[in-house]
Amino acid sequence: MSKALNVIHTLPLVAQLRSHCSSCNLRELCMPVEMSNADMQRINALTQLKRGYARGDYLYRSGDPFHSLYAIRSGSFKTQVLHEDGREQVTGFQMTGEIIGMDAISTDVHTCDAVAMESSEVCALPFDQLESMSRELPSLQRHLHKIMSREIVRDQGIMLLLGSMRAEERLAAFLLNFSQRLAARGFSATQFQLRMSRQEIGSYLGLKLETVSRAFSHFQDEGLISVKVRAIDILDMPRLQNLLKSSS
Amino acid sequence: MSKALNVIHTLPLVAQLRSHCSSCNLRELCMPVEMSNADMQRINALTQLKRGYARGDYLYRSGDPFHSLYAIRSGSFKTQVLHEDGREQVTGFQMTGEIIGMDAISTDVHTCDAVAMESSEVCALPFDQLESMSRELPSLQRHLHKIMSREIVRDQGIMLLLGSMRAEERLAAFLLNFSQRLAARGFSATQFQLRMSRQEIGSYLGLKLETVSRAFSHFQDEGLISVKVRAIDILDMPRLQNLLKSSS
DNA sequence: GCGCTGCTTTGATATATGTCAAAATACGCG
DNA sequence: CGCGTATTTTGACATATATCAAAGCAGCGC
Repeated sequence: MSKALNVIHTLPLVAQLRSHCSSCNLRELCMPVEMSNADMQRINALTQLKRGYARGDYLYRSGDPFHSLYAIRSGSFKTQVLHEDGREQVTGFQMTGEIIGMDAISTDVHTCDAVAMESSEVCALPFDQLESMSRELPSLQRHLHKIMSREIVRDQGIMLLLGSMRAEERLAAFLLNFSQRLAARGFSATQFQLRMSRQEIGSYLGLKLETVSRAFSHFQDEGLISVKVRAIDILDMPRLQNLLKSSS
Repeated sequence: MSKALNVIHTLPLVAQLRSHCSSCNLRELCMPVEMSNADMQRINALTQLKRGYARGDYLYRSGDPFHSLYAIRSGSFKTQVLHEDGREQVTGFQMTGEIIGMDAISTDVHTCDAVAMESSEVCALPFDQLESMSRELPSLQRHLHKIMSREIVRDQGIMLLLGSMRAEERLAAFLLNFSQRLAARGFSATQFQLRMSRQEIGSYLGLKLETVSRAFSHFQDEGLISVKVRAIDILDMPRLQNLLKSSS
């Protein structure tokens, strides 16, 4: 029961994700496989509302009324909470197959912003329909609950990171989590392109951008990774993982 | 839309809580009021499983199999995540009327420990029964979703706190949140007894116990609060709130 | 292809918080 | 009630990270 590793292993929101999501189809995206085709079709009817976003576009903003959850079909988003004084706290980076918007269920108002980090597509899942269908389809109901619970576990992992890890441990956790989620989608676990700035990574990890940059440089000096600005190559995965396990 | 204040305002897990919870009755505890008595009785049937815990007892541990959510009937608990190296991260302090255990839904295994902070009673709510009943009672279903979402929003608030607040801002947020939740339960918002050690507060806030102690002392020197070890008296609520709003 | 503009890196220095240690205080148990 | 143990407070000092500043790069539009 490695708890530090939990930061990594619990983050993928949609574990059952198939590697390719070529159609706007919830079976592909995030739904349980053990479901009849008839039921599946009903669920797919939900997914008609497909929308595209360009880099920097808001999917929703804090204060917006709540109607739908969103399944990310392609691309990626960040979610952030804004202070009144302008400081931002990034609460997550979401990628294809993940579901966002669950914060808004509690008050029927979104409590954070979701911003596209590149050209992206989502399926809007009207929540009242999701609720009424999940009354009839226990496996959908169960899945919905699991997705919400997974978000709670993910958040616990981030609290652990923010509350008790040092800068380089945080960055290692971030990189390993990113790597693992890419691998789950069929991409390389060792070579990838970050879509977020040092500043955004810093906000997510509770660090200043200079600290993030220095930690990247240090990892490179140590031969753990190769960094060319946003192009990352993980050279020594085991040693990177060790940074987390045996934290001083 | 004050975001720093969100840390305070969104934390009470069960906003509809009535001030006194004298019987093991979910209507009192956390359920929506607009429900027929017949339905209410069915829900109450769930709540037969009442159990008592002494200070230090575990309600569940990380790794335990999942059966039930728990409604806290009296007393209070902390939830914590343990690192393999022995460090602990407290993820929350829960009081009467709050529901815990939702982390376990995602994998059917608990991912944190819940420990009683004083003599406490809980009602176990078997989750499969909760699910099947919420298929028949839309208002129960809606309520369950709201409770899970509220936990997600609470966690976002803690991320904000851990990621971008300084030590005294964190302690102010903690005290104000505690005060508000006590007030919602009919207790004094200004005078109360903390049930947790400096070390536990520190773990929750991502600080060392000495830092917590110094922040308490400093607040006292400033005339914001009076501190007699665990007995707190908030003397200047507005100025304490200001610490949060106008963070440097 | 050149120049802007914004992002990233790196250095020098400041500061908040952590660490270590000891004394003071509170608390539980016999 | 008093002793022993755990918690809290406080001090002196160490250090990780933030801050401020400048230079180097990268990407984009013209």
